[in-house]
Amino acid sequence: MTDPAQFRRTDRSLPIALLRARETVMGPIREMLAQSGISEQKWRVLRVLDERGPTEQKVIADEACLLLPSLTRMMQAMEAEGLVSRAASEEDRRRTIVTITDAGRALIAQHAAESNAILARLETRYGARRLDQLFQLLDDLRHLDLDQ
Amino acid sequence: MTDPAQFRRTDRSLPIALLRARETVMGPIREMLAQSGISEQKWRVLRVLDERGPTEQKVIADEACLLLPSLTRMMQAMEAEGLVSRAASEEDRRRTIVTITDAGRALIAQHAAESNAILARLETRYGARRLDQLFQLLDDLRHLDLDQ
DNA sequence: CGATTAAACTTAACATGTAAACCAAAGGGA
DNA sequence: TCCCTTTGGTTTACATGTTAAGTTTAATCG
Repeated sequence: MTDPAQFRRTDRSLPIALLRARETVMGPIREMLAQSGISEQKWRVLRVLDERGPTEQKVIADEACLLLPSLTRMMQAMEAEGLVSRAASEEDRRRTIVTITDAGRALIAQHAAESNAILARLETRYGARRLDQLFQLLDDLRHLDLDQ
Repeated sequence: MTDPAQFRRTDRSLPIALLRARETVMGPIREMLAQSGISEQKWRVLRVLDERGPTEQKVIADEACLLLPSLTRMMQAMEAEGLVSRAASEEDRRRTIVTITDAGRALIAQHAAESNAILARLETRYGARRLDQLFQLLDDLRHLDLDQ
């Protein structure tokens, strides 16, 4: 076995801890969405579009934490499913503007109550104050640049 | 647009915040491992095996936060690459015991220094105390059950 | 002891993650 | 105006995530 002291505590732990925490939060959400045959990722995209209105794909990718190739595929699928519509931008012909449809909004409305119930349990059991702390710590971590 | 008030603050934010924080930490690690043509997931598996010695796949999956189908494929690839060896357990013929090879240990040793450098920057810039807080908060979150 | 259930994988099928190559439109500088 | 670079998207290829179904071996129950 390699000398255990050669690695720092955070090496293996932090990425795993983030994955596990994510699983706790998203597990119940995924179960809920599975009833509508929609993925966690598509749900994120719909939520972004609902909040922001018509949005170009680059911005959707940033907001929903997706890479453009993944988004491209999902957009094609979601357009076929009637959840969104797409059109080239007039000002900049490179950009594609995506808009949520009524069907997309209906899907969101359909799950709003249960989504809130799940997250209400989170706030109650975890505590609003600790949730604030966690958000702050995660946001600070995000803005680090560890490349050099 | 759907009434923004219909959703709680945490709904869209928390999963994204976890994804982004993960990206900050794993981005540099992924770049490093890409030089050896190894994925973040295989790195996690090697680290688990190096720490624990010969381990059954179920335990590896739990420790490395992977599902068994993913692990099965990776094990077949990693065995072919000569990073691990596998054998059926004597006591329980259902179990497969995986052992890291010298080549696997060599790969770990090869990246130990840079891995530590990246994570030393994390501890320095983020702060050991905040890192402790973050670990604690993530671990508490992990143990919630939001299903009911 | 036999039948049933559970556990540890494995396989298959499809969606998403990821990197690299490509394309067309926009910007910038000589 | 003509490069040249950048940007937003797409495509391709392969790895991994995820669910469901199947297989073999253990454990449990009657």
